[in-house]
Amino acid sequence: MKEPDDTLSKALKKLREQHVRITPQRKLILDYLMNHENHPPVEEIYKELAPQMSSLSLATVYNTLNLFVELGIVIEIPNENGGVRYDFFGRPHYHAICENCGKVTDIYDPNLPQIDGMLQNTAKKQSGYNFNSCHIELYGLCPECQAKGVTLAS
Amino acid sequence: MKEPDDTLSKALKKLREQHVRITPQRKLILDYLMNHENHPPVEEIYKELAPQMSSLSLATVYNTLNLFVELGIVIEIPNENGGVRYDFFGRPHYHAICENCGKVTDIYDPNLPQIDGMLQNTAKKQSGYNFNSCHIELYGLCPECQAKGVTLAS
DNA sequence: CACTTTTTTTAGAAAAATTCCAGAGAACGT
DNA sequence: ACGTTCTCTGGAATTTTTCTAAAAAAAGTG
Repeated sequence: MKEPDDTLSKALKKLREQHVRITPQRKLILDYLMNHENHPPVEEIYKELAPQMSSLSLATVYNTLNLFVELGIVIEIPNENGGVRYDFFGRPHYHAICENCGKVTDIYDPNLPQIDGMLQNTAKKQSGYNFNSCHIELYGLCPECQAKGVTLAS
Repeated sequence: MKEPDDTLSKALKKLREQHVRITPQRKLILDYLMNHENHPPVEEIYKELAPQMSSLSLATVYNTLNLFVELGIVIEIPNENGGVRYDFFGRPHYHAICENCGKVTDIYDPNLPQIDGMLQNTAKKQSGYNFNSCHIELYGLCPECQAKGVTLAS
């Protein structure tokens, strides 16, 4: 599912608005995240992009991802083994995560805004927080692992 | 909010059912997690418990936490800086996380089972996964940080 | 209760992940 | 185009997590 052509420019505009400089490295990483549904970990992003920009430093990938997360352009998804995967968060969605193979699948739910509202409402009453984003992960078995006959401990 | 006295024995029973051996180390860590609302990271658990059991090894804390997560007794909460915090998951709840100070507050919502059902329903139709648990995190500013006048980039 | 088997713990070493740093380079407003 | 300011690089340093082999300790057996 390739993102529409203007998704990148929209994201870049957001960067400019925040007075964040647009560098080739940032563009490259953003573009990669936008056009891959694989929810890659840091190391994979680095390995994929290093050939395209031979000077790219691993430290830059870390810096850039942390920056994008702070800006809310990208979110982190917890990984089966404590690691972190990265996900371009253009449209709100949540995640189905396979507890066996670790695959992450995006779920686009028309009811999400409403559910989000209910959650924030209760949480605000109970805790006094002011919210601005919501992450949801559902854990289970993907169809492929089900077919393999995998079952889980719990 | 101290957990009722039998919460520990219930959890221990669950361990036995899974044929997981009950060791003093596991009891200690479980007890600590149950009776602290601070959602501690690994290092903090180790530092707190080391004085109580001088032989306790950091590796054991890692092993034990990973075990508890696999068994579904404990869940991981993503931390502001990529780290992980641990949370005893006795009763289903979700989390309000402060983007400024990193505090994690538990939210007990009577509608959670219903919301959970809606999410799983849509997600199952769209992805074919079979689910068995659901994690929700709301990100925002806690009352204290609001009072301090903190505002966020995004 | 003593014995056996199997699992767990320990401690330190090893590996992996992430951050730090100082100098070189590049973006952007003027 | 210039100068200021922010960013990138590469390697070292730090932090986090896992691994390993030997010792200790659970649970099962009769």
